Amino acid sequence: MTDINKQHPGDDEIRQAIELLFFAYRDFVADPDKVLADYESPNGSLGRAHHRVIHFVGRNPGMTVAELLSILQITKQSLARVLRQLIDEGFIEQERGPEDARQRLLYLTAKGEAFETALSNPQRARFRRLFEKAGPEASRSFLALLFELINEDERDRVLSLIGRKPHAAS
Amino acid sequence: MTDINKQHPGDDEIRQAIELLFFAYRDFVADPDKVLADYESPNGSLGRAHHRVIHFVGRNPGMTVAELLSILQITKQSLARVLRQLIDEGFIEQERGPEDARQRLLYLTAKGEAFETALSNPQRARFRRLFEKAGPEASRSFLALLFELINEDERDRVLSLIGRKPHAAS
DNA sequence: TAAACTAAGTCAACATGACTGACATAAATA
DNA sequence: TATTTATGTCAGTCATGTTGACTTAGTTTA
Repeated sequence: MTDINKQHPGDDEIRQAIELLFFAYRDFVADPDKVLADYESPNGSLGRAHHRVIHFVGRNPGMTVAELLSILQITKQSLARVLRQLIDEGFIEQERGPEDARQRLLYLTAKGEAFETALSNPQRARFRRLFEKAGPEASRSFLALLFELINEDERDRVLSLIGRKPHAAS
Repeated sequence: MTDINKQHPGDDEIRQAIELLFFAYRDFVADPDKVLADYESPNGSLGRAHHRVIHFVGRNPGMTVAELLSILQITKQSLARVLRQLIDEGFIEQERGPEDARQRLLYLTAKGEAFETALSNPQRARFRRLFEKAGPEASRSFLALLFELINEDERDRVLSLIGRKPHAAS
């Protein structure tokens, strides 16, 4: 396909992988950044931090604040400002935990869902093009390797978050 | 909510890809972050920005400031602070351009090389383990797909960056 | 050669999103 | 009842990005 995959995996591939991951991630997050920059909110603008919160709350409706913190791996003080903005502007709503009333279960509002869609559309389109071009086998292999790139002690938690095992036999 | 109905074939993989890329990148950059946090410098601490500069100067010895800016896609004012620190602490040295004396060609010092190695060691180890486990075919496929993830109009430039051995004037 | 352009550096002000530490409140639990 | 837990908040700091204006030195061009 390109001349980056001519050689066998070695030090050169490893170096290329490090750089390709940097560039791929840079372009991957630049897409929603544009959407965020276009949105003008009354209480200040929205950034990547808001996107991440909207994404994970959308994927895990009813999740607690503590769960969100452990996914994002940031402090609660960092999350607080972002979450407050999203609640104040009606993207996210909180509900008292039915079993444990200390908990605040997080949900996207309809407005939040719509914004999530707008944010993830370009990212979905990017992967859709990629997977169509690469074919199912290479695509599944890609997911499996991305998964193996994650810290070993985090993989179980990630698995339960994203759903079915990415390297499952088909 | 995770493994109920797929809307279209591939949508589930696309969503997983988005989340896996987030987690993989998060853990991937956390490795050098620890090394950076351990280093105590006199003129303030070092962060990811310093790592990126050290990485690309190490990969492209003799590159100009303008070239570095176009790779990092940040403003020169942002780069200035980071670069000044790295020069003041002896990680990077500048040389007058032999053809164009306005240019400042950037090189890692021995100290800079050593630090680059320390920073990239955990990342290299992560990919080495990955590629050994996945095998050559899946590894090459992984690199090719990472490459395809990059913006189309950036690929030529990235290719010339990651593919070339020494830095050559274009 | 003088004027214009270019590469790099600098000063100032500001925004975002992280951080630490301390403390408050309400609810669950030992 | 006493303690622990889940969440929220106040205050300050740091790292890293931004814009805009300006300087200096060296190259190019009219």
